[in-house]
Amino acid sequence: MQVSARGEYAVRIAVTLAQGHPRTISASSLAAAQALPRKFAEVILGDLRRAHLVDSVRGVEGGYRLARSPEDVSVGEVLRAVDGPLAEVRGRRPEETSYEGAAVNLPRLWVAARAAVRSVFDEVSLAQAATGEFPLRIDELTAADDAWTPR
Amino acid sequence: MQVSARGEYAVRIAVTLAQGHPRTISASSLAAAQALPRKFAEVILGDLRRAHLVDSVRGVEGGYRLARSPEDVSVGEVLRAVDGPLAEVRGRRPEETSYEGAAVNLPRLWVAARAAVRSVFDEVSLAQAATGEFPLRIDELTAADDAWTPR
DNA sequence: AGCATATCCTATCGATCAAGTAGGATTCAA
DNA sequence: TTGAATCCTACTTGATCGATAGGATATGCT
Repeated sequence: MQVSARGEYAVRIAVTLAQGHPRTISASSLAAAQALPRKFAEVILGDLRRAHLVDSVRGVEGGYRLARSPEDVSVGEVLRAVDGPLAEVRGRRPEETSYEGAAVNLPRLWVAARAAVRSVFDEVSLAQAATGEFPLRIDELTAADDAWTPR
Repeated sequence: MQVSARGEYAVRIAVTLAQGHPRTISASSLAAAQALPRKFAEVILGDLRRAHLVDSVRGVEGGYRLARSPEDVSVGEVLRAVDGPLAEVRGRRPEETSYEGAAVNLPRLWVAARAAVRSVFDEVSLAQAATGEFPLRIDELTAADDAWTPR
């Protein structure tokens, strides 16, 4: 589950927009607030706009705002807008995989993995991510002591 | 959660080894059984050997076999051996991330996502993947009707 | 009208990595 | 000694990632 720089930046931007909602915020302000390269932030905001996750206003006093209310936009949507699908196996969707021999059962495993990822990113809204009041499921996942240790 | 070609190939190879355990199988046979490029399969088997997941035997009648019994090797170990850590955010481990402002809570989200991925790949053994008798948790994840539909 | 401040569009760039190939050296059993 | 196998080093090719450059276009204010 690699989250790219684009993905990370996009979520940080989106969460900042959520916190300021419904004010519009300029790309420069967003970039400054999260310490990101301004031009790169513009590119990412373009992606979010084309995915209809944010609206933009041009000109002086212009900027970006969430197209929907922060409780209504999931982190998963933001990630999909800038990187593609949440889960892929060798560039294919999990349910499109198919194997012979000992590997025949792997598609079920890939689908399960995707479902697990969705159960986090699609169940957390930008509002929750901004306030830190996550769903119970998330608290349970992070509660296990080894959740915070690398493997 | 992008599984690379290396990752996919590695799991297919590992599952094939699991099915034949404890016989040793040559790289050519493995490649043929799963329709993979032979040379590339060799590279991957080298990774698995260096991670002590498989043992190798040189010479005629040589080949590869699992270093431990198939019930004792998880899919997660195989994936880590060929791609790196199961979850990374902009090239960093989830618990190493840190943000200012509206994004302060994101590390918990990344850790939760990693925990979710682990709960699939680290809880499924090669034996289970080969037989298709997955843990209950996996069946539950794949049971939801929308688990098999793209988003 | 003119200016400052924005978004927005197109193009480019360097570095890195992924996937796969090539060729041969080495090992081992029969 | 021969054949089949692992193993090692190197290379190629293409794509992608992260980022930057420069300017065209829109908007509000004075």
